[in-house]
Amino acid sequence: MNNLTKIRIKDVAKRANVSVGTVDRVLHNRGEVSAHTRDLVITIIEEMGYKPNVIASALAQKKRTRFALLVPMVDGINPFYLEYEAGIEKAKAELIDFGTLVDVHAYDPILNTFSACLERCLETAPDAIIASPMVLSEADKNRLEAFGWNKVTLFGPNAGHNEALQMSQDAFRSGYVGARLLSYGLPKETTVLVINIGRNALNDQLYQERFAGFRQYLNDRNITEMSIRKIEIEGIQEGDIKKSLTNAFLDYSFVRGLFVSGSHTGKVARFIEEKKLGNIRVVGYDLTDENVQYLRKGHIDFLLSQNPRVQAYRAIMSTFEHHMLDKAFPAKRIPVDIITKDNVDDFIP
Amino acid sequence: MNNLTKIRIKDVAKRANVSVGTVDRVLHNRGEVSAHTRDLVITIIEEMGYKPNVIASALAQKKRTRFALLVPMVDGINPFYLEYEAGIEKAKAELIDFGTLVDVHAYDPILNTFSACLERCLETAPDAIIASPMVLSEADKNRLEAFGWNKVTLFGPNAGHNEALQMSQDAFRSGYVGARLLSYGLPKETTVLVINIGRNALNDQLYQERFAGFRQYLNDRNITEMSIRKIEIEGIQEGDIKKSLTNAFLDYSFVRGLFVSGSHTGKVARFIEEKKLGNIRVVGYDLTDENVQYLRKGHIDFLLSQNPRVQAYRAIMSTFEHHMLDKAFPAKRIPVDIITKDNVDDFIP
DNA sequence: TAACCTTGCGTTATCGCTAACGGGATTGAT
DNA sequence: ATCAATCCCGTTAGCGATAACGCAAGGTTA
Repeated sequence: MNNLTKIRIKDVAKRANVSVGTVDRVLHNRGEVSAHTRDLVITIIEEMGYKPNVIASALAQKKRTRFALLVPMVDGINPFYLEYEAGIEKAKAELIDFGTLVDVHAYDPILNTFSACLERCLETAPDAIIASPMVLSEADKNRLEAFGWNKVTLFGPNAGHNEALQMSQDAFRSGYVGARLLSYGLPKETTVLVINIGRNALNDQLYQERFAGFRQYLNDRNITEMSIRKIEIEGIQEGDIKKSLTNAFLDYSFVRGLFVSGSHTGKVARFIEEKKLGNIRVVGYDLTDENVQYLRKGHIDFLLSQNPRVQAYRAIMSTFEHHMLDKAFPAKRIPVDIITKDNVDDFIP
Repeated sequence: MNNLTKIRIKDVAKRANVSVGTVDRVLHNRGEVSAHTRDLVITIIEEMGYKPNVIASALAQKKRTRFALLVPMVDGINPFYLEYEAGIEKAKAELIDFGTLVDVHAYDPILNTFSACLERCLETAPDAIIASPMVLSEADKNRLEAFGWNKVTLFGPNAGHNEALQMSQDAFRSGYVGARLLSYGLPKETTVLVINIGRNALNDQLYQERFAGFRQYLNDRNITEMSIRKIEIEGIQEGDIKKSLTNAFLDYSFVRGLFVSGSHTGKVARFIEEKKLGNIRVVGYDLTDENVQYLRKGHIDFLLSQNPRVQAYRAIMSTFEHHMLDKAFPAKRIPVDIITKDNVDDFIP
């Protein structure tokens, strides 16, 4: 049923009446082969359907390759990012035996030390850079350009530069999904409140795109009878949020749907719980502990997730496969996972 | 930042004043080692944090291992199963260089030739069996018992035997999610219709579990005001279905929510489209071409998916990692993916 | 023509681990 | 005491691919 043995480089060499060294030179364009034998070997490789043994290749590799990973890391402030860690460790463990090392460079997303971090990272002359930036300054872009966009992978919520390899979620589309979920559960002629917490330069673009998707859904459906109110809460402290929400609900007591465009959905849910505001649909983002807790309690209806663990893992592995195994970098983006109380267990580690 | 070199078996041997052969014997319990050196080597392995190089190990492996994969295969009848293929091919390609071969044994789920297939498969004396059965007869169970449950992985919608390794979706929970989605979008005091298409011994258990989950959700919420009607459609031909649905809607014209407990959701959606029945919520299963088409058109609101491609891939890879790399078999089940018109692109190949 | 370079290719040590092989030391049987 | 069996353990030839090394043939220069 199956052929028990794969074609080896030795088999190809024999058929072509050359040595394994020559075949290897052809395979890796290492030169020192005449055009004639080159063509001959290529023909035979295709004829025999030779596929390199990646295991043996990895073992024989003399040169280790090093990936530099730039990720935001903050303790406590935004638990979302800590989620990367498990995915990173998994990828590291799988790649170490392939001679590929992953150096983690952490930057502070609050103080926005990305640029400095990038500079330090570049000094180590990595073979590829895999980064989850908040924003890319022009200086950063120039540095990456000089490094070579083809050796740069961007991932995470704020990934975005067309010349680099990309692995991220479509923020616009996630907002679109959010609007569908919210409107699906609400009567017509209703008002929904979009809440943006922790607004600053770092995450503003992300929230804007999500909101744009949200609004687009309503436009596409000609839902003129459903109107949107929007509030921005600058701080992320419990007190700030409570105060802002209290004020908001004085004006918008009639609201039956909330769309929280960031990961602080749980804080809104807590407010709803404390104020005993019943019968309000809530759609938010990300599987933080707090969010999951309120999802379970029933104060959040849906969470949209981009599974950071999977995202980091895939970004690293896809980069590896692209650079080392000549595979195409996947065009697919990270799926918009829809999480409810019932299937949440399937998505947490 | 990172250690460039892993501890090798040679390093352990030197520290323990033994040869690599002895360390290898300890690592694989091949015996012929005195209790004393055994303990010594184990201690040093733990001290140094030695982790075998899986790449080198795979390359050196003399004995190829063979997995037998038993999957249902029908052309055209139930496109669901064809989905396995991509996942299977991906896993095969990744494992071939690890010296692990995957032989695919296809059985006919309609004629239920599983038992015969299993018997043929056992004659090839595989190292492990990975099967997606419809049902397991007692004879099948006895055969697998004799083969060794610890070498058996069951996956797919009808997986189920506690002693085997398991990779499947929780059917009950998916029904629960379905009920939540349906009730979320419907007013109270409404009637939902559960439609079961293609009922037979093969998929009956699956549908029952989904329905049980569906009903449980309503019970948990004390939704006495939402009532359930249920119809069973034996055939899966277009005509059968249309006739049954026409009859059903004579009785249940007031219904605003449909839960289709199997993969033939698209056929129901077509009926709705043709009869121009507006304002009906539809929740169903599986990303068949037909289903996706009607999801896109807006006649299906949600599809619950168990991503067969991923399921087959994971079943094979997890079995490999469990048997070959001594990793724990993942306890997590396949997530219940919630698919809408907007995020469906993220989930199709 | 001698001395040198270039081109094109074969040979081989190496990566870390596996497992077959063989041999020294100890024990038991006769 | 001799021989065989058993127990433990070291040695080593692979697995397939890589890349450094070396060398023959032909070409170039002085």
